[in-house]
Amino acid sequence: MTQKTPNYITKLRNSNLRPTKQRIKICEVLFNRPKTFHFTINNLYKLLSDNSEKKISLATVYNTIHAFKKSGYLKQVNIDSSNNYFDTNTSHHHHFFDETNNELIDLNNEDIKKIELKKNIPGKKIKSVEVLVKIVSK
Amino acid sequence: MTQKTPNYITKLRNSNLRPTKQRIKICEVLFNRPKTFHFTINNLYKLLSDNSEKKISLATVYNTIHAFKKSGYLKQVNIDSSNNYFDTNTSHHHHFFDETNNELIDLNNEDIKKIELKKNIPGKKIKSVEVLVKIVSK
DNA sequence: TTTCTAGTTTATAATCATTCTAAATTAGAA
DNA sequence: TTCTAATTTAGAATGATTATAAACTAGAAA
Ligand SMILES: [Mn+2]
Ligand SMILES: [Mn+2]
Ligand SMILES: [Zn+2]
Ligand SMILES: [Zn+2]
Repeated sequence: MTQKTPNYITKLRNSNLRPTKQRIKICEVLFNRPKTFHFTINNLYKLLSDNSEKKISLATVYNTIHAFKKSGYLKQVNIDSSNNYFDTNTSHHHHFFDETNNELIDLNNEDIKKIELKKNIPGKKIKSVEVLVKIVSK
Repeated sequence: MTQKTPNYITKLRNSNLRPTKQRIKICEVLFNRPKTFHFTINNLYKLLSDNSEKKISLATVYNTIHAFKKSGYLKQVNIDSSNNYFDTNTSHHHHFFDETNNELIDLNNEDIKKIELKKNIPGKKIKSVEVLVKIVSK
């Protein structure tokens, strides 16, 4: 939290995003962490409310998250119609989704044997392969 | 289309669902097919409108599809926030999603090597493992 | 430093899929 | 045929997301 802010300013500038107070605050909340962060817009909005005296509007949270996704700082992970997550881990990886507490857990490439498809669709190319493992408490 | 309807009546009765005109018509549209059918509520609603003189209300389509899912006649397949599908293939299988025409294609168990996880989460048990392969036209 | 403008934020409205509500209809047991 | 619970239905409500358009601001240029 000491000399992190300048990095975010550079990072934002590099993506043609003006380093506004709001975007820097959101960067701090999202990226100033030891590990991957999985969140919903609502999660983040509440976190920001707690974390700041001046509130950031919900519209700005949506705008910023979409801008960050577009710039490649976030991935989107759709679990089902009522659970839309974002992920600070932008490398190729898969997920556990714990239905007991609605928590996403990374399943990195080394945690899963390579997916091998024996079927291919003529005229089509593969854009992505994602595995979602749903879990619950025993 | 000749002596199919009685089967649906029995099928519905077996699940404690009264065989109403609407449910039978929906069964015919969904299950009277040579192969798996993937559809959205909207797809189905339009299909039913074309297929019948008397219209079935959207509320009934939702009610019926959820009842059929609950009874195990349908599976739900969530692609992303704007694409919610249902599937008449209720066996365990995976999917291609063709982003070019928003079409789901089955990827049966024999079309993919078994998914082997090297990571497990203590205290949790696996509910499901699903693979989604997104494709586009070359 | 001041001016200027495009980019950004914001409150609020609009959208859209889905669910809810409650009144009318219907299946089917009695 | 009667009766009741199940079902259907139109329309309202909800909730997440996106759009709108006015106010604000970053930062380039003067
Ligand atoms: Mn969300
Ligand atoms: Mn749908
Ligand atoms: Zn992740
Ligand atoms: Zn399928």
